[in-house]
Amino acid sequence: MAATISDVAKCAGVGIGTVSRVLNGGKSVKDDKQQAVMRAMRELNYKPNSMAKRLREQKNGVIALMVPVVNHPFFAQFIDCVDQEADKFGYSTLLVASQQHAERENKILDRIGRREVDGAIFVTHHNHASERFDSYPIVSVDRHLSENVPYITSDNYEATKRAIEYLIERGCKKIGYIGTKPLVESEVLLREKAYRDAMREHGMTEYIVNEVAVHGDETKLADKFFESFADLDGVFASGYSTAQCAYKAAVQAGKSIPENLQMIAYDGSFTQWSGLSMTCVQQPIEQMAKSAVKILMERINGKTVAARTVHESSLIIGNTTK
Amino acid sequence: MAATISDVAKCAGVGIGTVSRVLNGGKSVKDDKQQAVMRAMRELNYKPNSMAKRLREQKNGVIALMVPVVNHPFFAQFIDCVDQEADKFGYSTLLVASQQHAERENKILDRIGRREVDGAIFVTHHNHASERFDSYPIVSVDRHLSENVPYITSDNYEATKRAIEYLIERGCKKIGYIGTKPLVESEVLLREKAYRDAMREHGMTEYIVNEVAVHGDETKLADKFFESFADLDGVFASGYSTAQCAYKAAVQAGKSIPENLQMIAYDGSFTQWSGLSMTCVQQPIEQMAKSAVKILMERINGKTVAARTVHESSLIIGNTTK
DNA sequence: CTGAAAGCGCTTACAG
DNA sequence: CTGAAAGCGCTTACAG
Repeated sequence: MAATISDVAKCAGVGIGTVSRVLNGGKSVKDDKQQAVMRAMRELNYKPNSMAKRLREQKNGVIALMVPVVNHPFFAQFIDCVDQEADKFGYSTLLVASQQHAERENKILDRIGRREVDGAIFVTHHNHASERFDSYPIVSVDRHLSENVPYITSDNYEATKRAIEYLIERGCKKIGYIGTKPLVESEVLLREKAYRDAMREHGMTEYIVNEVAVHGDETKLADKFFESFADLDGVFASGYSTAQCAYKAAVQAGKSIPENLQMIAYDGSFTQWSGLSMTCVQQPIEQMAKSAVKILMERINGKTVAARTVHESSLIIGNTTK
Repeated sequence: MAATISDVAKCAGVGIGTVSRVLNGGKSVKDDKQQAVMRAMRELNYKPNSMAKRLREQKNGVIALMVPVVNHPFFAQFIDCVDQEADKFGYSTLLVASQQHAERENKILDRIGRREVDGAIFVTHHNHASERFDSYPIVSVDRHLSENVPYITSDNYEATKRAIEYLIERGCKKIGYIGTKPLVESEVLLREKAYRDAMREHGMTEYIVNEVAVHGDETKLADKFFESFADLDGVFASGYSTAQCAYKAAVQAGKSIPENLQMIAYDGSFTQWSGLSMTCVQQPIEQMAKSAVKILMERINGKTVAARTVHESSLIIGNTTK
């Protein structure tokens, strides 16, 4: 049986209040009592029970982080950053990988309701009734979930625009766009818009394959893309697996990159795990994670926060452009 | 202010015991009271407070999962599997990415001591005083941490042996071994031993570069490897980043793979994220995760468990062997 | 079947 | 400075 605070009090010959005071420091406790308590704690190998502390203080010191999946370059990196950042605030991270199941996403709302966690960061590709979020401290990534849920995102529109402009600078005349449409309204949709705008501004024709994502279908999409538009000299690929499939499909279709075909991928987080060194838009993952945690902390502490926070992506030049 | 169980009891005109009974089901409650309670719960939008429940039941329903880092193909996949498996047992996963810092690893032992989590799965590359583990429900991966800590691993020795034999079958006469030595005693060391044994058994010479891992140094190691042993026709690379660096270095050194040089990598989990399709030993990540969770659950429930559990790896044939 | 009470292990006013 | 007491919100014997 683990020692409790009253065991310590008894052993040290003081009241439990005094033990609590030395435990939490700062409070004034006479030196001799202090010593006695410390000795007793050591002797009994006392560890404060955080279940009791939490109930008393109505606070867990835990946030939930919900992602669709861990085994994905963007999310994996995001998780690392969030965990490190939360730790700085004295919070732990409860991980929930929904594996794209809406039920698992809903369960986490219950968890907040039951006070298992103090707040949550949501990265979701599902729709949820927005009222469900309203009473809880939640921060979202790339998605506007409800009026009351602040969100963090990157400059999808501007970054895509810059990437397309870069392709044009490098001599591309016929640029295609391949992507998988998110199932839900999301900032990611701005990427296609930026492409369209760029094409219009330069008087260039649009070549788009952008369909609703069914995980694993990217290969087929990519094949279709290069069949439909055989003579492209530039490609913008939105998203990591799309980019990878597009790259393979292009090579297989006999294109030589970057000589005949230049390619830029949005989300370069995967290049570190792969052998490829693609020219890509790199999302500011660490900054997004830091903002998400910081803003969540503010929400937990009842402050009002910015509804939308945008961080700037950067264009990394690899060897898939001239 | 959130409604509590006594608010519900009052509103429904019953005792709190009765509310608790309908809450937890199974118990016999007369139908009219049942209805009244349910109505009251809905009316007050009641959510049971899990802090109180946990304190009362002395159980969190949370396990900690400690890994060196999330953003790594093996760990990312392992995390996904553990999380899903824990969920089946009604447990949540508290993630702790130590980022290789011993202090963060120690903090988690404190957490268990303070009863923040009910148990933990440890994937660590640090040494810890083994007594520290003895009082807690802990399961380790690939490491023997203490007499009282069961561990899960894969058949490092046999799988490496099979891989080397395969290289020999495919005609390799001069096979090298490149790896990064773990900082601590670990099952991973068996890979080098298997290589050495295979070489001896076949009367072949050993060509080994296996140094202590400093993250990021793999590139230098790989260059050194191919400088020292220029005319190898087979390579066994232990570990994901080693394999990747070795592959790049080989290509850069003008080798054509698999024509002049065949290569097998231990830990094929990264091939999905990379464009490469390497011949590799694939660790049974999902099974390891399942066993880890299952055994941890048994330990939490006070059962005695096997000290060592081994799962079998498989050799995946890619295009880096003939 | 059901209500009143005890107790999980803390923290924090409240007296002294 | 310090001890005794109340209370955080539950669950579970215990009577009835």
